[in-house]
Amino acid sequence: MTRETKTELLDYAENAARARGFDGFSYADLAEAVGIRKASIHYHFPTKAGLSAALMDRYQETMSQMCNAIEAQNDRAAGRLLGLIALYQSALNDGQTLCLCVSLTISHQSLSDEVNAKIAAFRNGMMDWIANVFRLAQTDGSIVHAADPEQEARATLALLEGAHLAARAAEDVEIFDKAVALLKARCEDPGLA
Amino acid sequence: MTRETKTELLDYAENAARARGFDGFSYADLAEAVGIRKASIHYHFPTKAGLSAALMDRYQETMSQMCNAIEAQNDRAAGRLLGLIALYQSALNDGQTLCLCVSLTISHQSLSDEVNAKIAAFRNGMMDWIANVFRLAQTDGSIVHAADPEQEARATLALLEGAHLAARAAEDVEIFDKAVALLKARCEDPGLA
DNA sequence: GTCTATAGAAAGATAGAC
DNA sequence: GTCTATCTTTCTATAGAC
Repeated sequence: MTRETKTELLDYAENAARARGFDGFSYADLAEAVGIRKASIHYHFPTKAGLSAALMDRYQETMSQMCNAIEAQNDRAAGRLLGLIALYQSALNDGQTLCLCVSLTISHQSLSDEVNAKIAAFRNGMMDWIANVFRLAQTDGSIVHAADPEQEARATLALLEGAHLAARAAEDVEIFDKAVALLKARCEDPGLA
Repeated sequence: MTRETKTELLDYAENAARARGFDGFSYADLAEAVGIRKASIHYHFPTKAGLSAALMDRYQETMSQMCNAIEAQNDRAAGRLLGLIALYQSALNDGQTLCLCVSLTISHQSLSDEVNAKIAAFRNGMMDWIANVFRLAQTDGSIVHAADPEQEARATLALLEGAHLAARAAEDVEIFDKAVALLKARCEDPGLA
């Protein structure tokens, strides 16, 4: 049952970090949510810094799997980009939670170098993935006005994270949809045109 | 001299909030930075919630004036958009500080309704301003592929804030420049073409 | 306006029993 | 693995002297 407690702790901690920031939740909050005493949490995660590292590791892996699934389900660049946009939209949880990476970036100065490196690696991984989508677009022509893949990737990731912030501030997913509307419009996938 | 102490407090608090988040600095930090005892800060700002409101008020006004100056110095839409991009770039302070609005959004759940309203108002004001730029672009043709002004405005603001995050995470302004490169490229202002 | 002194709560963390 | 008990530090905030 240890595994399960640890997973519950990670689940709650991730949600809390994404909803309120890394300084916005405490071991006391976790303890109450999971139903054990706060001292017991230190058995699973001796320090909060260690917890943040575990959080990023799991988040990185989950998102990576999601991206793989999107690739497997979509042959064309437009479909893949739309899939990524949908993934970020669902990560908003109705405007209540940000991408973990966005949330932790605010606490950059108080996080360990190790965790900051994980955050940087996450963004780099996402950028590589998006850049590949735009490389494919240059071949299949499914995204209009597709420019330099690396520049498109950096702009796309920034747009997605910025749209997250705007939607979180308004507690309204629709704000996200509006912010990414033009990007989605480029994915109309003329296909047989 | 009261005014000056109060201003010093606001200056340090703004920088701290933008660098480390609203939960990332304390009255003790401010006291040390400004050179008074932390109890004295409560004379100027009885509560930290009140301080956050004052911070947003001043930030809103400053940014508003900056935007007015950009308008006054640029007749064409492309010039105004480039001016705004430059404003956000300089707000990064070499990758050390975010837009206050971005930083506070993370603490959304623990902020007062009043402050959250100010944050929302700030974003709405920026969006209106950007939408006007794109409306002008429809007339003067200085921004290429200019689509619906409101959609462009929402996307532009999200891109700028997202680019801030990426640059902050890397502590490198150049990351900001790369993320907004495609947007800037749309402002080449063919002018007499 | 700024100080000393202090309250009261909450934070992350540890020791040792079970 | 989880508990009770406790430590130490830090936090926002207040009272009252100067």
